[in-house]
Amino acid sequence: MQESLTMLKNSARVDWREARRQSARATVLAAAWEMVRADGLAALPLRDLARHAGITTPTVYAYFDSKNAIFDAMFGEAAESFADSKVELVDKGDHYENLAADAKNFIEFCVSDVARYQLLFQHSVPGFIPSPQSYAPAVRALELTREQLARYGVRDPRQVDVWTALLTGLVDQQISNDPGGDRWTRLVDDVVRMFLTHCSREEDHS
Amino acid sequence: MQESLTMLKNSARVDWREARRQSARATVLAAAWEMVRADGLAALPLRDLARHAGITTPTVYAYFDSKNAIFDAMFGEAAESFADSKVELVDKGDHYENLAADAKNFIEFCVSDVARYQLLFQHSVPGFIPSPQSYAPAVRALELTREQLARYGVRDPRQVDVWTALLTGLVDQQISNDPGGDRWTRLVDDVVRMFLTHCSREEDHS
DNA sequence: GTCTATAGCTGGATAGAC
DNA sequence: GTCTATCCAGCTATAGAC
Repeated sequence: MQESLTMLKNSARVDWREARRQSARATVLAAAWEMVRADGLAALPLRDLARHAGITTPTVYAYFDSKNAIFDAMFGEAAESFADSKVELVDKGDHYENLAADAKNFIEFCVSDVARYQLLFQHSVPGFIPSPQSYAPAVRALELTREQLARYGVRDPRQVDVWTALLTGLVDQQISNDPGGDRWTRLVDDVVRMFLTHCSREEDHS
Repeated sequence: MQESLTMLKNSARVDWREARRQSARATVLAAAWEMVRADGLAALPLRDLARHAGITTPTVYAYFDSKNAIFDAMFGEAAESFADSKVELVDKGDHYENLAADAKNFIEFCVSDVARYQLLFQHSVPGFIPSPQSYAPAVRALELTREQLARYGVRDPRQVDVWTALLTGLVDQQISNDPGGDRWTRLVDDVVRMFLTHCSREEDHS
């Protein structure tokens, strides 16, 4: 009896501390996202990050083992966001509408946060490799995409790859050559029509 | 008479020295390309570069004003190579063949040297902006591409943008998700057919 | 022009007091 | 857990002898 009460109190205190800890980690990560959004993924010195988060450099190490651990946590958050952006989509009735909505959703996800896109999809932090835990939601989201495409009539793995190439192509050109504009993203309806026509012709041939 | 002879000898000596200088610069640049091809654009410390080129760090500064000047010269070389890769193409008779050849040529140019691709098209060296002189051949090459597409029947600027998005999409997916493989590059014929069909339908509608 | 030596800076990470 | 102070490694760039 006494023992179980002690355990309860201990676990409650542990939970409370753990919550504080998670909250502090989240504060640091929020500051990190602000900085990379403003100045790019490369511009994230721990000193500046700590100052932005209202703490000092050693304190950062109370919450993260290393700088790579920070990138890993950011990758995890980005992957979670990506997965979340997928499940929100609702069936609109026909394949074109569904695919167009999916495409616009993906493009918006990417161009609205270039740093996040580069971290998640372009492996552009030198020497950083995401841990399996952080990578898992990204895999889940890609699997969701595959399933959605299948529901929308796209089942050939080659066509799935064409689809991802189409979308990332629009995104990359937009980001690289017209940042902040819509020169490429506005082509999405054209491109979706092009893709669907192509897929239906391929099906006829098989 | 004496004077003009002196001038001749002086200018000859100047030319000779200038040739030596250009040769030395080329040696450094060749070493730089080797290093970035092996370890990425970020991995180019001047110490290692100098050692690779068989000289010491201060000597590098005898040929280049700064590290950015080295990147600028590399950008210029990459842009020249890109322009050269364009003019080699010959007319094969029909639009599909010509476009497919153009596409394969571009894709091969990109995936055969990822570092060059990233430097030239992805602006991925933090803080580096190419000088107008280095940028000029890149502009020329893009203009060549536009003209070639026009000859092959693609004149709508929107379709030109779709074309560049298609190709960079294949390249980016290939580089990011299957480096060294051909999972996306092998889709090029499919994609060219898709694009051409789409363009001809758009024309019918106008 | 080429070297040795080093300045000057910035970065990640740690020691140790509190 | 949080700080002050500091270490140490790496980088670009320069000074000055030869």
